[in-house]
Amino acid sequence: MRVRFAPSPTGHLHVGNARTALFNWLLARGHGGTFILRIEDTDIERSTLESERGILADLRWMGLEWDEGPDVGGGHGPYRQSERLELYASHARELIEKRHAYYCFCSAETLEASRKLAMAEGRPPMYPGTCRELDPDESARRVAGGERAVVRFRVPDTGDVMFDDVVRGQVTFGMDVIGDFVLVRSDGRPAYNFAVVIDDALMHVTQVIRGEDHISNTPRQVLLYEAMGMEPPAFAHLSLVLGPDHAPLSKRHGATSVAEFRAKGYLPEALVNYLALIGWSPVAAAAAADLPPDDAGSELLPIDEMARRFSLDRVSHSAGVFDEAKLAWMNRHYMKQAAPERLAHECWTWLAERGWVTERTPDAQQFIASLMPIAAGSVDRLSEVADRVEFVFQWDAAAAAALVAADPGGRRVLEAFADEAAAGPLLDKEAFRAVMGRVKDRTGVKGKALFHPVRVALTAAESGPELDLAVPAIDRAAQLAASAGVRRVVSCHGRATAILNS
RNA sequence: GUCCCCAUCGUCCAGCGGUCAGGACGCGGCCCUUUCAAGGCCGAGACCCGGGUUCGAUUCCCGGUGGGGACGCCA
Repeated sequence: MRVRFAPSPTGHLHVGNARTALFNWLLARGHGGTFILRIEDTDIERSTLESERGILADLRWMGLEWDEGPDVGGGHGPYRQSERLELYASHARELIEKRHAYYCFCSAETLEASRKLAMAEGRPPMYPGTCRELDPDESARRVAGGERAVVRFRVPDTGDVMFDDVVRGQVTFGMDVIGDFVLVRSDGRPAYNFAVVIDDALMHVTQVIRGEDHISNTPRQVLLYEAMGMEPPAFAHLSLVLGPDHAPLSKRHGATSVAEFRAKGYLPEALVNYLALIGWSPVAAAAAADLPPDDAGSELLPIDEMARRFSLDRVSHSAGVFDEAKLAWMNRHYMKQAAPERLAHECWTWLAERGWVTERTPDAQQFIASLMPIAAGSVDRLSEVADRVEFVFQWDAAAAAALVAADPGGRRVLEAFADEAAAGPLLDKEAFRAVMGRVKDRTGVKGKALFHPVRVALTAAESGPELDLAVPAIDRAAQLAASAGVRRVVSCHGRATAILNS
């Protein structure tokens, strides 16, 4: 089995394309096949080497290594279409000789006009066939004389083209809706439909897995295979990835590229796992494979396990909406799984942005890693870790106290806390818990509103005389906490959160 | 306009003639909790419409509607 992912380097790797790459990779890895990366850079106006590098980097970040490709080589290269021009030219010559293709001298303006007319008359806007019956020798002379021409494929006049789509079943197109399409542009570069066929054939690709937007190109390609006397590969068309409004996912929906999701702080395994779930169900695949039910029930799967379970006939027919909330949930899961050292590494840039860390010394890395358990698993993304650990680096006790002082509920909690705490020593966790329980009962306040004021008071206790407390309740609670010995256990970088916990 | 594809909770998937239509995310509630989260439990929430076929359709067929894609010297 040989599959390929063939992006054109005209921008960032879109998550929809990343999903296509992933499905190809999963199929290859699950079946001991070969995964090929081919760069479709025949559009010289838009292709850039920078995009190519970005796409390669994004694929590697996702963990999708390829066996053959522009940078790693392979036995069926080159792997950039711009380096295969001679191959296309020779096949084009052959098709012209066999009368499967012909030169067309029509101008872009003429063609545009006929397209418009066809639309207006309710006909499929396709090539009218103007140059179809030109004398081949005459055409050859005109081309030799320097006249600009494209090479068009001669589509049969009647009949149907059909192919068995692995995910959709049999698809049929009537010849009458397929116009004679361009194989070679007037500047000699191959057009998409021609280049893919030559490449897939020469690279011995056995299954072509690509986006649904290519489904109507497929009959043209099948025709080309037939004309060249070659066996077409199996085709599988994946439905598209949509935005929340059911329009194809685009910039106006927010992040769309792998690079953007990476920059937002998503872990690669989360993105990969999530993407696989749009249009594919590991649960059912597992059932089919007779796996233990509890194991089979989870959507959370490492990439290798997905590869093991992946199969094309379980791929959904309908388009899927990209749901960032679910991605975030998965990311949380993988952040909890990740080693603190790795998280520290991944979060570094965000912490550095705030000036909290500079050099990656072993000590600094170890310290940051020690902070990770506080944050990981309670935030959606790596970029949010900084906010989570902010108190370690900057905690304004006075500002916090002022905020609590302004809140009637907070003051009630502190009054109650001061009363209750005065009843006995507050030296251990159990005693503290008991006091907090009574405060909760007395005030009816719970959750964050209950603990935050107390936390502030404890911080005040730690801060000592340099914090001037204008609010009696806070002051009293703080003094009480200090005298009760709480201060002793208010330690570590955890100023507040880890109180009594350390 | 023409052709092609698609259609189960808000979203992603299960279902492949008889199910109390299942799970996950999200949402609501409760519990737990020394913040926020996380976690646990509970709950609300769907078969696009109309015809067939059948003893019986979410499931099969046809039509409609809706959504998407394609009709380039872009891929």
